[in-house]
Amino acid sequence: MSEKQQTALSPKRDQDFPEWYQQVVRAADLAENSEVRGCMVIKPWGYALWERMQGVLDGMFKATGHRNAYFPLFIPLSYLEKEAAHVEGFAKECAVVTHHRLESKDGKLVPAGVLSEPLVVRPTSETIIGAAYARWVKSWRDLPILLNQWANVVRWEMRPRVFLRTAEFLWQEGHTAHETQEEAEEETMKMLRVYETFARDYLAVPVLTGEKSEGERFPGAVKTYCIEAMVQDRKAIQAGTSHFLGQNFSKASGIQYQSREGKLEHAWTTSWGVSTRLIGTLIMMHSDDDGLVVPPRIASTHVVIVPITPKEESRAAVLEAVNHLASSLRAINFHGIPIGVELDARDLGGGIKNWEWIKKGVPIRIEIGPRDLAQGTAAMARRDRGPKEKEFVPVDGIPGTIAGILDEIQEGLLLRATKFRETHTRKIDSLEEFKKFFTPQNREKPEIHGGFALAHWNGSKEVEDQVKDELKVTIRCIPFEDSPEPGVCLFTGEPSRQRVVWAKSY
RNA sequence: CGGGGCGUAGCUUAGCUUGGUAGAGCGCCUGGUUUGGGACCAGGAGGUCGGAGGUUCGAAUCCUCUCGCCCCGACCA
Repeated sequence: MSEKQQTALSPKRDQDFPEWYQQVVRAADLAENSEVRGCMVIKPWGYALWERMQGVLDGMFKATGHRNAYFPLFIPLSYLEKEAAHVEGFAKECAVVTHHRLESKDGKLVPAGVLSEPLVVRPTSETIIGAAYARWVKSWRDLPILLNQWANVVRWEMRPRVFLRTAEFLWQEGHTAHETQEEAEEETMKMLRVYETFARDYLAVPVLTGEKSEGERFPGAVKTYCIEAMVQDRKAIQAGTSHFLGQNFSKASGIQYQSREGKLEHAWTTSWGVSTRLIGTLIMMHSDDDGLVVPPRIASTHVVIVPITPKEESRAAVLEAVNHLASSLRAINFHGIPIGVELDARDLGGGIKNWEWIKKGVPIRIEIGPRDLAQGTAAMARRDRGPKEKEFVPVDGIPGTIAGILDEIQEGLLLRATKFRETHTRKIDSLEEFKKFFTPQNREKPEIHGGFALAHWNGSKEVEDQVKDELKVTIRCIPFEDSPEPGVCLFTGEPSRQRVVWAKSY
């Protein structure tokens, strides 16, 4: 190669963000588009991220009193029809199973055996879980029901993008039923807080929390709350949602109980979920022009050790040293799990291996070679620093300092992400400025622009729709405010209770 | 589903306008020299040019149909 690349990836983030995103996914070997339209193959390195997310979230769900269960993948068509707004919201993106057999015809297999009632591949499970709850609930003593399901769902999206929007994706969906409205609302908020905490403390993703506007509400919900993040192209991404469903679904499904007073009442339900979209969020939040950056607390591999063995005579000694270091690191606990150590003894050049691990986003890379052996040192490099910055440290000291360094990287990522969001969040009080904020200089090939605009709004869906049409900007959330600042709507001049968050979004 | 673009080796692609039976770079394999930051030399494997049909002595190239992908809209976690 005549000229070394400055960065591992091309294009860089600021040149072509969507393409850069694809490149990160590919360079880190996270996933690939499958032969099935809109569906992805999640490869081991990507799935490891999901497994960690599952592990942590599952623990948090259990700690808040939830248990796991599993419901059918297929939902009878008639179930979906039960809740009017729900049908409306999902009808256009359903995969439908209409046959149950294949027959050979002219050497080709053709569907046969028409089902008496078509089955919808679940786009979400409110209706089928609601039907189960209706069977299970008789008395107020049967409540609350606090269940979660880890599953896949299918939504036949028009324009898929790996991890961000795929026809099939993995998620968890919590479904709870309660005796009172207050209790259900409390549950909705509690799980929103779980998501917020998880995003911040594990993914190093700072999120805004708030309520969705009517236009962005989950089909069939009374209220939808969300965690909303700003990724590096300054667009918003909904990273998780928690819905207060009121009695809409319990009425549709017939979840009724006899109350303490002996009266027949409908239960109050909630649902909440996060999906593999979190992986996409993570990628767009932290990765750089050299590839993925995995926050230590969500990493399964925290450290990669690369033995440098230029001479045959010192190879055995180097390998022994790296093995020893690996096992002493694996014995250390980092926020509840053993430190994950990858030992890369493949017969490849050190540079190639290093770049590979950089692209995969491993937080810490350690090299040990013959010279280190003599001096009792190791070369340590961090993923949150430049690819060539390495520090020689005493090998014996590594086990004692590693957790601290991982924590430091984690904090640094969160801090950087938070600052980025703050830099690109603005209070806007004139329509002119609002439009300018969301209009790229270059119409042909829009540069990264905009961000979060905090602006007043009269609360009407019409205004929101109009802004969406004109600028592709929507209300991401109506933030929770202790002391909301009243003002006048930017678009109509009408009174506004508080500022809301506007942005372009994924 | 509307508008635009594109399908050639694992990836990026040249060739197509003017038909003559496919070439490169990267990656991969083997051997050697290397190895403390994306190595070098030599050799090698890999393509029924998305698919079907047509025109022609002859099609990656021209025509028809079809499938798929990408971008822009509408829809969305």
